[in-house]
Amino acid sequence: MVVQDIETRELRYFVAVAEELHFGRAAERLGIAQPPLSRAIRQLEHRLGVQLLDRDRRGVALTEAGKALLHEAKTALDAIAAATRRTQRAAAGSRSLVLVTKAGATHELLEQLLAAAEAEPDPVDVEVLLCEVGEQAGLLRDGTADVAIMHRPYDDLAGFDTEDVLTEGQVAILPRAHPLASREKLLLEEVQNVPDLPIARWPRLDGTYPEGPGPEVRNQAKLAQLVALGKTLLVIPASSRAWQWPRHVAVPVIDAPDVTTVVAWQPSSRSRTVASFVRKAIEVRERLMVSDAQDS
Amino acid sequence: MVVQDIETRELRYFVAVAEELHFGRAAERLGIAQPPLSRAIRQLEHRLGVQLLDRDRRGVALTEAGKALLHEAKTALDAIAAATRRTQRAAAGSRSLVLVTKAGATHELLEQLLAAAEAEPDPVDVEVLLCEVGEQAGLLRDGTADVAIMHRPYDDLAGFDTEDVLTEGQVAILPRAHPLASREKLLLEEVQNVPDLPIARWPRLDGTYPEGPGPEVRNQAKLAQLVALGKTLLVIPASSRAWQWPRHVAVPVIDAPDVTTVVAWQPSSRSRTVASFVRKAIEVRERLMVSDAQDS
DNA sequence: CCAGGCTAATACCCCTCGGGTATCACAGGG
DNA sequence: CCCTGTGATACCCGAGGGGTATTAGCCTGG
Repeated sequence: MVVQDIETRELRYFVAVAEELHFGRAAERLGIAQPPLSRAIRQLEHRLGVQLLDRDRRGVALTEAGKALLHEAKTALDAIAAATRRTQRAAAGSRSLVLVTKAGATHELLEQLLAAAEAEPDPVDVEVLLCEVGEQAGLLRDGTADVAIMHRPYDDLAGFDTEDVLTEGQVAILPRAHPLASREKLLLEEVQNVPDLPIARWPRLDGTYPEGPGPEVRNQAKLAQLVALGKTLLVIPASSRAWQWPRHVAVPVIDAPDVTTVVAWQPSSRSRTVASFVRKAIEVRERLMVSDAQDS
Repeated sequence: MVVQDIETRELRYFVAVAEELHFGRAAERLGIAQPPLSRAIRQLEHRLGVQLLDRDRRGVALTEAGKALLHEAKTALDAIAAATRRTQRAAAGSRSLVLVTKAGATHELLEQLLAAAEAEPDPVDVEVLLCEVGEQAGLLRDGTADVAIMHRPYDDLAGFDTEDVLTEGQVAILPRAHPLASREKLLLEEVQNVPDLPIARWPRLDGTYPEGPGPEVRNQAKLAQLVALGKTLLVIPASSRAWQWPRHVAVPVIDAPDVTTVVAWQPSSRSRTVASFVRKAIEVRERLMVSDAQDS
């Protein structure tokens, strides 16, 4: 069977249908009419020799193969988007770099990295892109960003090359007046079930929220507000104290897993600019380790 | 600028031209005529707003942006090929797995892995694919294979998830009658410049060979023949002795870098089959480590 | 139990655009 | 100076992608 390549148009169409599970809505989202979409998907199925959708007269469901394709198609489309972005960037010839990080996190470290990049004899122009939690991977994959600052073990680093920059313990952020605020140190267990300060719930990859008493949050700004209002409790890497609020206290949570801040990039990247930025990041790490040693 | 996605057809066309650096030959390779190809590339350049090729009246050269796109396009096309392959595999519903490894390498280890996979209550049907050195990464990326057995530091593991299975020293393979064959151990330096047994040269990624006195080899079979004829000298992981020949001797090269055999897979893989195979591989590693400890 | 409203599939038409042939424009080399 | 080999143009054709109108099932509600 000579399977000629799938066209990206077909992948876009399939992704739309697979995500909407509804031909009409998918067609609307794609800006085309429903019948051509139905036809395109049928053709795709026929070409692959695989049934992708179970069409119940009332709606549509993905088969196992369909689930597989949905996943593969997304990464393929990301790769294509990355191709255009990187090509255009290369054409601009810029010694410039897009760095993506979570809004609000890693303030001091970021400053140091940027300063180091500035200090180069041939300075790299670093554009900083702030995004919601969990979006970094996608932006890196689709070429919007060249490097990301991410956190192990929280972020999904699969498929990226990474370089550790900083490992640190975590602290709980509490209202100054809270009973736990006077403690020297805390345990995870103590922090997890504070009745009046339930831990906030972040959305999963599919957008739904886990069960629990805590408020639902989607970004750091909302979270910061909730913390400031004394509505929730927060366990974050020690260095993120940078966005602390005067009315709150940071108490080390000694058995919380260490968080490692890493710079991540696409392994397929051949950009010299990325390479030199990573080298700078390693220098910053060395510097941090030295000053750590002096502290203790 | 609303840049609609590039179609895979355009990527294929561009890759052909970029690799051939000649519109006529590229068109022939694609099975189309030259004029439509010229037009397609022009459209692509226009759409991206980027000049990809420098057309000299006598031939074609890649611009910087063109080089970038060539690289990106290849990975994107691999991703698309992977999408169809994995979808079809998923549709077949098979608890089967394609494992790719270099012909001739890792004989014993592979046997153990396969035996372990067989021994499962719900056995995984592992299809073994043997390929030339350096091809594994591509086959893994384009979805032909699900897992690969590769060797650090020799193979390019960028972009894959890996699990170490076995670390070992390297030995030199010598004709029994050779002066060095009687030695207890050797140093890299001694091995590197043996006038009558120059080390074989492998092709680089672009297909050219490095300079040197040794014979050019492209695959293990050819190499095996050369070794058997006493034409070249070989430094390989100790366990690869499995393909030793009676007339040859293996002498440890004590300062050669350790070689680690790893199983590698696409981090985007969500296949339960791959996951369970990797788990099996880890079990095999444990077993090997125990028997190592008993040996010493 | 039937009507009405969803859904995806079919039928059919249009016209864009991908591909083919013929030819041109131009640089180098004999 | 002409010939050769290169990519670009001009022009035509037809497949196929997209639109509208309609149909065919299935579920729900009265």
